[in-house]
Amino acid sequence: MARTQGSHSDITGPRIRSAALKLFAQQGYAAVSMRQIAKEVGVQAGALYNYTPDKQSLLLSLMEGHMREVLAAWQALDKPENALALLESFVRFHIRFHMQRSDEVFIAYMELRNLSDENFATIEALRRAYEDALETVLKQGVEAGQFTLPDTKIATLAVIAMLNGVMTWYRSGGRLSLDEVESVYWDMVRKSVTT
Amino acid sequence: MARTQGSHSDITGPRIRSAALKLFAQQGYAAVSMRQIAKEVGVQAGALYNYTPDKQSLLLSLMEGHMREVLAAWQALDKPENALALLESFVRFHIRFHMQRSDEVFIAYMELRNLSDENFATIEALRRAYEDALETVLKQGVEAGQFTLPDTKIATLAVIAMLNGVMTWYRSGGRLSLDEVESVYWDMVRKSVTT
DNA sequence: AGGATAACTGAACATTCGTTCAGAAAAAAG
DNA sequence: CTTTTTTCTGAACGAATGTTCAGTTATCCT
Repeated sequence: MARTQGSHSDITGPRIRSAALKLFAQQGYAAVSMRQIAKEVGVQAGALYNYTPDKQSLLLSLMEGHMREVLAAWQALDKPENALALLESFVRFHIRFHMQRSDEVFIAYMELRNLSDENFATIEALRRAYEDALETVLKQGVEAGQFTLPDTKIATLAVIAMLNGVMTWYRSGGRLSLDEVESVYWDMVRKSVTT
Repeated sequence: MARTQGSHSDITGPRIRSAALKLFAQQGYAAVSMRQIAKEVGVQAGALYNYTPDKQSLLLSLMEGHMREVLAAWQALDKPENALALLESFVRFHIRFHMQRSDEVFIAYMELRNLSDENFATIEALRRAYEDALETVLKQGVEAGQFTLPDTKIATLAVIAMLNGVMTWYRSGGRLSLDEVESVYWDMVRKSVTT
C-alpha cells in the first residue's frame, strides 16, 4: 500500500495535531511515542514527518498556537473602562477560555522543560505578555484607588495561579455550573485585591 | 570490578533517592532513564535494583514519602485556637515548607499520570487528607462567623492553588525575602476569605 | 485520457530503554 | 585468618524509540 483513499493534508494535518495534543496532555510529551500518535490518526509513523520536521517542533507548534490564541482572544474582547469591571472580565474570560482548552493549558504549563532553550524563550515571552495583560488591569485599578495591592507583580501571579487551579478539579456536569464557578472565583479575587 | 570501596547501602540508598528526585523534577519521570540516575550516583544501572524493584516504585516512594512528611509536619505544629490566626499559620507553613522542597512538590503534582491506578489512589488519598486539613480551618472560621465563603471546598482548592503558584516563580535572593512573600500571600488570602 | 504531484506505506537504521543475572570484590562476622 | 554476606560490575536481553527513504498509490491538473 501507499497513498490511502481520501487522504488529504487538510484533514490529516489537523488530526495529527489533535491526536498529539490529547496524548501529550494525557501522558506527557516524553511518554508519548510518534507511533502512538500515528496509530491514533490511523496512519504509519513515517507519515507524521510530512507535517512536522520532528517531535519537538510538534510540541512547540501546539504550545505556541495556544498561547497566541489566548492573547488574541483577550485582545479581541470588548473591555469596560472601570478597573473592577475589567478585572471581572478577565477572571471570567480566563476561566471560560481555559476550561474549553484544558489539554492545551495543561501542555503549555507542564511541558516547558521539554523545549530547547530557544523554543522555551519563545513560549515564555508569550506567557509574559499574557501576565502583563492582567498586571495592566491591576495597575490601572491601583492608580484609580480601587485596588489595594502591595505588589502588582506578585498579585498577578497569585491570581493566575488561583484561576488555573480550576482546571485541576472542575469537570462539567459536577456540582456547580461553570457560571457558578466563575462567580465564586470572581468573588474571591475581588476581595483579595480590594481593601 | 565488582563491589566498590566504601560502598554501603545506608549511603547509596539515599543518594539514589536524591538523584532520582532531582532528575525527575528537572526533566520529568518519563524523560529520565535509570542509567542517568545511576550515573549521577556514580554507579552502574543494575545497582539501582538493589534499592527499588522497578522505576515506578522509585517514583511512588518519593511521592508518598513527601506527602506523609507534609501531613506530619502540619500535624506536629502548634496551632492557635482562633481561626484567623490558624489560617495564617497554614498559609505561612505551606509556603515555607513547600519552598524548601520544591522538587518534591513539583513531582507530587506533575507525575501523577505516570502512576498505576492503584498507586495513584494512594497518593490522591494523601493529598485529599492535606486539603481536608485546610478545609477544616476554613469551616471553623465560617462557623465562628470570621470567614465569608460560599463554598469551603472550592475555597480550599483555590487557596492551595494560589499558594502553590509561589513555587513557579520564587527564587531565593530575589527582590523579596521569603518572609515578605508569606506576608503578601497571607494578605491576599485573608482578604479573600473575609468579608 | 495521461502525466505530475501529493500522501502514505513498510521496512530499515542506529540508539536507547528497563530489567536480569552470574560472577567478582569489599565489608562484616566468626 | 576464614567464611559469610553485602554491594556492585559488566554484559546481555528483547522491546521500543525517533527518524529516513525508496517505492507505491491516490488525487489533481491539463
